[in-house]
Amino acid sequence: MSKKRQELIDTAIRLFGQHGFHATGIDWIAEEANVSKKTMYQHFRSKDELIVAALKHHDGLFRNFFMRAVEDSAETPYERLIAIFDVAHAWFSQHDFYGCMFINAIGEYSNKNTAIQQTCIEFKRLMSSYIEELANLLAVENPVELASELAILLEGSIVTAQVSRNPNAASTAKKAAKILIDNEMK
Amino acid sequence: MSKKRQELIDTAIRLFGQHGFHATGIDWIAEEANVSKKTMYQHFRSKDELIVAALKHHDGLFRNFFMRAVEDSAETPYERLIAIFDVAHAWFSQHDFYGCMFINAIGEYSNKNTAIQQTCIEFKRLMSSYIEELANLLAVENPVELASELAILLEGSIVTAQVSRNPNAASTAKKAAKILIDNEMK
DNA sequence: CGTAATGTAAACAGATCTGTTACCTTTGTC
DNA sequence: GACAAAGGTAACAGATCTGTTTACATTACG
Repeated sequence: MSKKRQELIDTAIRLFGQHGFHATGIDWIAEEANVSKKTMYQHFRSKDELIVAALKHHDGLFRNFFMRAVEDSAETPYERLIAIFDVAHAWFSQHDFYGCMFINAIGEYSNKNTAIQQTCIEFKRLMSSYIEELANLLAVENPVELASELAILLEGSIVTAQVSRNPNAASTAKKAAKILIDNEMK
Repeated sequence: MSKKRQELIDTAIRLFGQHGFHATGIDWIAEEANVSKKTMYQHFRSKDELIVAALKHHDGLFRNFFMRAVEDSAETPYERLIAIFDVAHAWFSQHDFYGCMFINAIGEYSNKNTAIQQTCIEFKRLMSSYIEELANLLAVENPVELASELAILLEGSIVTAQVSRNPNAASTAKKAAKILIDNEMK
């Protein structure tokens, strides 16, 4: 990938995350990325295309960070499912945490079946799949159900941490997750 | 409250919910509400003021709907805590469900300590308080903790239903809630 | 009926948005 | 050094945004 393109996407992710999508103008992104508008429109034909590119790039980066952190934190599937919420806590504690970019995007582009929306849905699907894979390795009756519950806990902790500006939503969700997993394994 | 003002707020809630805040223009709201822009600016000095008024009004309406529905669905605190997720299911099933307006607002106005943000935080605080009140009536050791967990489940189900366009996130959250409550009561 | 309040319609100001273009500078390569 | 490709600057077009103002119509009520 070209360096300019990379810089544009990185800047877009940062500004979209901080200020939202509609509130972040093209000119602003180009300026912060030290790229002229002309060059920018050679890489992305429209703002929507840039948004989709930024979301997809962030998707890759984020899931890589998240899964790697989970796998570095614990060995067994059981411990890893719980470690998800430790990783979430670390995420929420970052100074530039403004909630989940994909949730925020869905909030701004909720009405139409756009590529933006599809990208967000796909991200959530992939995250759920990851949790499901871990749950499948447990000796439980209904791993899919358990995974759905844990995914909901994760989403809830993200939003709660975002609204309350308190990363401890992850700790609360972790306790709940433990109970749900243990209950299913008993 | 004046009829014009009422019409403006109702329209604002509808359009902001469907299309987001930045994407919904003043002119559009005035037109849909059949109110001239001049009159509109006599009621609200700025768009932000209208947003806050709409959020506060929706806060009142929504919590009233929600709590009443919960109380109509069940008698005991135990049953009511679980009924929360039945009410959520009904909410998610509405044809005009576009997620939680306050979560969406936080996503668009995440950077500053505005009145908009304060209104959203206050809404979430009041919803949590309600859950906490119900949990306090249970014979459990740590009702506050349980309430936090249930609140996270509720938030998670809202976002999941919004993204997946599937109200069944509420059913999943309900199962998880039962387990958490029963586990705390055993 | 007459008056005052209230509302509408529509233009306007000024800013900002996305996207394009004309002109000039830089840069890499032979 | 010559030349072509690429990028920067800055203006522009056209739309849309918030907010104001002017001129006219409607309504309420003594």
